[in-house]
Amino acid sequence: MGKVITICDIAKEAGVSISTVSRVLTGNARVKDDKKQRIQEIINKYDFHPNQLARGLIQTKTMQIGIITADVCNPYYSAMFVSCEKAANSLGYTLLLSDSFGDRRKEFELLEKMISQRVEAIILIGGLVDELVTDTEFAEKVNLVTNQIPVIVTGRLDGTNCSRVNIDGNRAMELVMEYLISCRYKKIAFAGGSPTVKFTAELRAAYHKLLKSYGFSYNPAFDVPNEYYDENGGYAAMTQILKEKELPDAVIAVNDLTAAGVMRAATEHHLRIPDDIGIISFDNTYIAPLVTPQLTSVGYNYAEYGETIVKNAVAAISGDGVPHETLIEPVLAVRQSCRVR
Amino acid sequence: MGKVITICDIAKEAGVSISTVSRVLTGNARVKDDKKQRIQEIINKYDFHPNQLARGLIQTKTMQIGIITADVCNPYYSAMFVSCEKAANSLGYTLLLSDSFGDRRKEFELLEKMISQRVEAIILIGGLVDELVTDTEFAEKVNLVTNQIPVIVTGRLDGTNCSRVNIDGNRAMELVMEYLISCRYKKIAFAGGSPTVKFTAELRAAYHKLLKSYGFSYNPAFDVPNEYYDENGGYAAMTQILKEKELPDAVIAVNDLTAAGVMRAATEHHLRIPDDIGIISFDNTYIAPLVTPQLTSVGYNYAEYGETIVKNAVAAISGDGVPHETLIEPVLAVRQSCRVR
DNA sequence: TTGAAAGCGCTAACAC
DNA sequence: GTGTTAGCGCTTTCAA
Repeated sequence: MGKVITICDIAKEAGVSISTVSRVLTGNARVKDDKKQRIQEIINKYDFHPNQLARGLIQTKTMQIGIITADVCNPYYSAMFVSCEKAANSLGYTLLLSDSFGDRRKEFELLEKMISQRVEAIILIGGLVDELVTDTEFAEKVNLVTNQIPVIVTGRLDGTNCSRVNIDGNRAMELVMEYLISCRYKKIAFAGGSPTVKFTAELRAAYHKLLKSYGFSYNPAFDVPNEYYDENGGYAAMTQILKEKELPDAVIAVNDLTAAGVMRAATEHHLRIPDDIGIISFDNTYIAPLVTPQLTSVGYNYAEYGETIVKNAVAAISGDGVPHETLIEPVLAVRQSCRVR
Repeated sequence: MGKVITICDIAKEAGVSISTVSRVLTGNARVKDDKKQRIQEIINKYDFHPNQLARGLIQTKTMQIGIITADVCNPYYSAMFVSCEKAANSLGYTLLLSDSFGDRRKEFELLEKMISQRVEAIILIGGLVDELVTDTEFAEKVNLVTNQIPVIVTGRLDGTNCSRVNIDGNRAMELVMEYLISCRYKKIAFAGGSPTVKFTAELRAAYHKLLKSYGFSYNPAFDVPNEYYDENGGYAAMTQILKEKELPDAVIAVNDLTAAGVMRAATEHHLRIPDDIGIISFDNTYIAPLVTPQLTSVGYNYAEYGETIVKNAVAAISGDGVPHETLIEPVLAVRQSCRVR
């Protein structure tokens, strides 16, 4: 590899001091035009870009925000990351992404690593923040972090004062139930999701509440959790439901991947979707239109979601007040997995 | 935000010099046990982590590798990113991800940004490196970069001496054709993909060659490119094919997303998969088992793929020789979208 | 408008 | 084993 050039090399070649070069780099002070131009030419010639490490060291402004997700392979997380990335970029920030892969230890480590990399804020999406019962050790760790930089979370994190941005789970379930009922479904099951996950628990609670308020009886056999939020989890949950003598006429899946598994199990059981059974789910990721029939799903405005998170992060960096919790409105995307009303 | 503590604060509180603290931080020299312990306690108490910017500034070892992909929302890219991330982490490196979103300008900018962030190598996956005809301006830019740090690419980049890691496209198409023929398919179409993309061009060339070698005639109406590698692209390509009087009995889709679109078009045309028409595709991403029927697809060992890329990057960082091009063996994943042989 | 110099937080010689 | 000191590459006073 060739020698890495520095501001000194540029200064030497231009016959000026490094401060002058620095001035044209930052644009923070006036430099005589001819000098400026000469310097700029040399900069271009070498394709020189100032060392951000050195800059960050002085300014304590790295313009980097860390983001920790569970697994970007999951379409929900990749959608979240990309929307945050776009929002961050438009504000001049760069995102530093790491996956925790559901590894508790790794979440702790990543926090430390990001702190030492001097990101200016950390965004936590998925993982320990999703837990219904906060991991107190993790909350303590996060408190240590918030001592230095702001932390924005989705989910919750009791015992910390992180700013939170969340989906209105109650409203999401309302949209689902309203829609199913308008399609004349009467025996509505709920498949997948872990009772230890806050958002899922919120959905389940709303499911129970709405069932009651619509005058339907609650059938525990139609309410099947599953810890895996993927196709297999959905398949397993639905297989369980299909053992019943009396089957539901609609299934709410905890997310799109789960719905895909539910659909497979239903199809293998020779149920036609949506005539024999309606399927609906949450997240409206890009896989919803991929399955057959295309999946009706309650989603969110991801662009707005990411933007809100990043805006809160940047506001917190600037020391501005940030809402303790912001709720994102869910939106129903109607496709073909429920019968026409 | 509370004051960010430094090695000086730790040294002061421990009543030692900063070098002693540095020594326990790095572990590069012996420190008397009792002192070491006292220092460690203070470090823990404040949850202190040394500023990596300062470290990187001295050592020119940031332990960061940049990776530029087209769009992590795409399952192929997210799979690649995650496998690279795992490989990098296990070697002590952190990955710095940015998406170019198919924006040429952005690719140039990201290169510069990563250089200035002092990543030790850059991995390019998707985007301009995928072009059949290399963007010479981009190649020049990359040459400027390789002057400073190694660049590893998938695809190609003529006019540079970047190390390349690629899938053996010819072999991938061989696997597909062999399999289709073993399933007694005779009229084989190829749907989707842009002629300007190197890997796609490679697949198409192999498709033509193999058609001939199997004694099939080439029907241009069965060979329909589409610039969008998504469901819509597949749907459009298949719709085109379905206008013919004589239909194919099998369709090779350029990737899984395209296959999903092909499947939808086929189903809407009342063709049963796999009895009336077999579908097969490339990449074997996690969406292949999601669609109905589950998609037979030629994939790659992503773990190996990412590992090879990262290993080459790290070897190049260390100044070791790195193979100019490494080919990854494709693997057929048989599911239900082709009839049983 | 410019240059000299201090210093961001840390590591690594170099002395002791 | 430990402290002192010189930088890493840059920005930013402070003088001139």
